[in-house]
Amino acid sequence: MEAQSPRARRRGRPPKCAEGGRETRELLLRAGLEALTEKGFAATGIDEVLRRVGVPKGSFYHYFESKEAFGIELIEHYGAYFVRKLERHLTDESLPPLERLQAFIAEAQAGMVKYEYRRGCLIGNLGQEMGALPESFRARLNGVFADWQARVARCLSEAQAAGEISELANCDQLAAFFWIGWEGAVLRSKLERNSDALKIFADGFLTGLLCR
Amino acid sequence: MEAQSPRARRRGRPPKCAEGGRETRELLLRAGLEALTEKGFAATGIDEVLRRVGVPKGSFYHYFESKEAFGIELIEHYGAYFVRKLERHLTDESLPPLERLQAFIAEAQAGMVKYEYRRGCLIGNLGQEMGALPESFRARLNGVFADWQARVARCLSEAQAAGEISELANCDQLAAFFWIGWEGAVLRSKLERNSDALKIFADGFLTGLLCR
DNA sequence: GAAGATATTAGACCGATCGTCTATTAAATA
DNA sequence: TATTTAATAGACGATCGGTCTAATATCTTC
Repeated sequence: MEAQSPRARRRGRPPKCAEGGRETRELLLRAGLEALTEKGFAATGIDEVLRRVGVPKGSFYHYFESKEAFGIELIEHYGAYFVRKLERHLTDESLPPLERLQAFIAEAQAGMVKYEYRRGCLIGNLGQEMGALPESFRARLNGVFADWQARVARCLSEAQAAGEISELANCDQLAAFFWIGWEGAVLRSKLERNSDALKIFADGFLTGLLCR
Repeated sequence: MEAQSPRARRRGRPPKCAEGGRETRELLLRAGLEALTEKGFAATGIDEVLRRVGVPKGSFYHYFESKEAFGIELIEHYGAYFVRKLERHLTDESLPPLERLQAFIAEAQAGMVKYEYRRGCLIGNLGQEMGALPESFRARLNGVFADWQARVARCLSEAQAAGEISELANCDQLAAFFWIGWEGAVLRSKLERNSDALKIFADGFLTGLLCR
């Protein structure tokens, strides 16, 4: 007895290598991301995040000023992570522009399947919760959407230049349309626990692109 | 002193007419709807709902078995309320089918404006929160979507019969597409506090309808 | 119209959560 | 080695959410 978990019962700064490489701060962000994409901000407690990682509470407020600050950082973190994923596809010169977008959609779909439709989009989740969130979140969330949208718009412009879609199409508007609908599709997909909504939206969007 | 609020300090069943006509239960549902469309389920406390109506806590558990039961009832309540709104437009024989849908969209948009984009769609809100909600909610939420979707599909079929949209269109799929995207638009609209997303989605959807 | 039965309210209660604070100890520094 | 700094441990108070028990007005019935 007295054993407890390996970390328990021992206060103070831990041995350097005990962390196994990954920093505690990173672990907290990762666990927070998982929790928030599943359950949102309000429904996720700090304690729960800490428990997942096996870190005691005291540490949290060493790394983050407050839950709000933690949330803000998660938004940036996730936004940037998603931009990388997006750009990896959208700038893939080996494919024609429209197929790049399709490749991104396919990966995003696979991501939903991977977590059995339990996790959604952090930005969408928090947007829905906005009514109960610190106002400081609003601008960041909008900023992330604006960024994502601009990148899709650029890709659509390239599709236009390549003659894949009509000269008449308004790429900015179409990109906005894409993200509006995609977030809706993620939401439904999470609710129904299948890919139907993702497929229906992706199909409909691409069909709509071609006949303008 | 000793005055307090008119209701305070007096336990037991209150005088009959004190209610002013509206039943307490109705008031709770109404206030709950407001709160949940703004902030979601998890972020809304019973206390807060009660405070809005000026009813003490004890009453709540007389009318509802639990917060969960309250939520379920709100879903039904809201689902039915929305079906009435939807049907009022979709069965309006004085307009051609497609314009009926547009009329519904216009009213829904006006609703968002009316509450300054603070309130969203209860069903969408709860869907997003599903990860933190009682499983019992899932089936109900899906049921409501299925209902709404079937009604829009019927309207689209009528549009098809009237020659407003192509014979080739798959009305069920289009109706699904509509609700997927509309929920996304409401979310964005709430986040950005303007109608841009609603307009972009509605325009894009209708344009897409016509060129199939 | 008195005596239960029922509907409805008042608010105590317990547990969870948030953010803070102090104590403790490993590492870095000089 | 002595001192400072980084990081963790976990108790604590305040608040709040959800549930439950007690109290009381009205209804019912004879």
